Amino acid sequence: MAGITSADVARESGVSRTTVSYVLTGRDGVNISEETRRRVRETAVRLGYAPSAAARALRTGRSDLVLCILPDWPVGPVIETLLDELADELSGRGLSVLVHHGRGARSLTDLWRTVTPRAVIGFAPFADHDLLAMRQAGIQVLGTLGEDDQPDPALPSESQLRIGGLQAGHLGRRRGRIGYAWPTDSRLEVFARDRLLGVRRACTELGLPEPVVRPVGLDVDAAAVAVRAWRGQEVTGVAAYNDDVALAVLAGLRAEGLSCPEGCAVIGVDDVPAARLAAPALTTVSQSIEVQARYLAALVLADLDGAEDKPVHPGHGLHVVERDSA
Amino acid sequence: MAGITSADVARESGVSRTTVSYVLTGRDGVNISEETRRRVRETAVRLGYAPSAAARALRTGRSDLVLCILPDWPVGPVIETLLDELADELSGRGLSVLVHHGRGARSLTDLWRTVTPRAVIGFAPFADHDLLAMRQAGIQVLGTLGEDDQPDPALPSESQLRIGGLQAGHLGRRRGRIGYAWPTDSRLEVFARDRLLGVRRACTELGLPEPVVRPVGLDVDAAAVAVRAWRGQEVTGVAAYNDDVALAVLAGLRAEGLSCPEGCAVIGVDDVPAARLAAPALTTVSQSIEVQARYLAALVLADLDGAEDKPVHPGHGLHVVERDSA
DNA sequence: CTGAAAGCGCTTACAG
DNA sequence: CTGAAAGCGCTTACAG
Repeated sequence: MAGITSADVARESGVSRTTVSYVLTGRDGVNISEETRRRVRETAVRLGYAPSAAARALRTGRSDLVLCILPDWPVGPVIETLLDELADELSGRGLSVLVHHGRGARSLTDLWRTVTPRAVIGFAPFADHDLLAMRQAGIQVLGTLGEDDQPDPALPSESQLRIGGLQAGHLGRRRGRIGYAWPTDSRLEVFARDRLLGVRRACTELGLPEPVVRPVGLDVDAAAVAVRAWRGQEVTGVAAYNDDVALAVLAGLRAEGLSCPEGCAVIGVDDVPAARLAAPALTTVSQSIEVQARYLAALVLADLDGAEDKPVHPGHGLHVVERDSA
Repeated sequence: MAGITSADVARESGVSRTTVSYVLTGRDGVNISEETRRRVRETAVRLGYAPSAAARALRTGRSDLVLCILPDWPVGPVIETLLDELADELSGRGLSVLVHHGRGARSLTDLWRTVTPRAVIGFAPFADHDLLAMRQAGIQVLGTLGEDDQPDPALPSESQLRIGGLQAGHLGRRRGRIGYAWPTDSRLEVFARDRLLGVRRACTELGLPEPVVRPVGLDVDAAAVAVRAWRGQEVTGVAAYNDDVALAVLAGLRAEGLSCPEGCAVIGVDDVPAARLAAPALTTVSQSIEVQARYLAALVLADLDGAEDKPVHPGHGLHVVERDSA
């Protein structure tokens, strides 16, 4: 045990634990001489005192942790960047971001009870009872799915729809039939469904035929199979679930000797680093992450400060990054 | 507050809190009738009781959390997979993995004091005082840099050297001059240094000339500049810091109209999903993540069980994945 | 301006 | 076989 407690600091600086606590937690209401404050702080530093957060959490029922719950699926560089930015924004206010990779049998309930976080940010929808329990425990619960803190999971997500819509809109300028490259990882289905729905709706609006959906695994052979199928149905442009899938489609196109974008255009989602380096450079839908991160941080901090007004939602921040593939 | 405490469970099932604790923490020494155990457990479930880990941590000085400290740099899909696997392995034993993205001003000391984890796994070296303090607090501290729990940061890492060695060895079969594609993100320098050193040593051993080092940013133009320089010095193969950089080199090659591997071979590190989809498919050094994850999990669990013998290190698990680019 | 005391919810010797 | 009690380290009314 490091074993330095507030009692040690108190004894060493000749004051009571009360005073130590007041000085160190920075309570303004109490009048403590500047001299005493200085001495206490100096002693704390000298002894290497760090308050036991377990005790503090037990006492106050709250910690300085923000818990991010990642879903079961591979998150990729976009979410990773978002987490980094978020940690950056919040650390300035003494909050630490902790990330839980959603896999593993342990229940969410166990986890948040263990961590007693100040806020929980979900990257996939929570079960109703978890949501309720956390709210009851005074934990701020946020979602990252866009418009609402915790949208109805049965309803399609507005941002996901819009992603699909942007893809189809961009491809639709060529007026041909659109293909959809569906991810083979079943954990992505919930998002793929909404994105595809967005594509569908845009096709209808634009007077284009129904999109041709094909599963595309992340290897050349699987992609080549899909490409052959699309070719047979005169598809002129493919919207891919994300950039990884789009890269596979590009590889499939090459394997089948089809040019891109002339033979078949391709558009992805995410703008991962590899996108601009692909052959041809991948056109994609990007989700300005910094804005989203700042918004999330602002939500957490607003609650922390007991602010009246919530920060204004910055919008989806979605836009097409036009390169060579579409 | 959810507010269900062990006292509630005790009252509701007509026993003392002691008994509740014994039953729920599964102490074998004490004789409690099967009937009582059953009733306590059933009541706990019915009330939705989850023990306050803050209290438990305060009392025992220990939690069921394993804290992973990521470094300041972008970790990428390999580490992400490692974390997922690790969480999987450990969750079976009631341990939760929490990841801290190393950015942010908050000190590591604050963090581990807050979380009181059972073990801390560092993905970059710890400062000496942090290491000492954690060990003193009875926290198991592990590194992921390979051979040693916490190797001397001044010494080159054995695995990093070996990565470079494998790259050079593979490229060296063509007997030409080797180029090294150095990452522009300065946070990666500590690893890049050791990998390059591995390349250097292998070149010397193989009787090849000194490698030609060039920084390569993650865009076509930056890569093209490097490619022109290499071409001027008759480089026949390039070892890239990782797959992302290798993808950039590939793009630079295309931009300069050089064929690959004929004009110039390229080898990366990591085997990210995009590697097999590149044009040409990227040859790379892979680090068999599952093995590494299982080993880490085994280390944590061995300590948990107070096992005498440490699990056997599985070796670096490094190997060249040969595709078309080298 | 400062201190004595209660209590957060648990675990665990200890006493029946 | 089970319970009363102490104590982990903190914060915070409350009393001087």
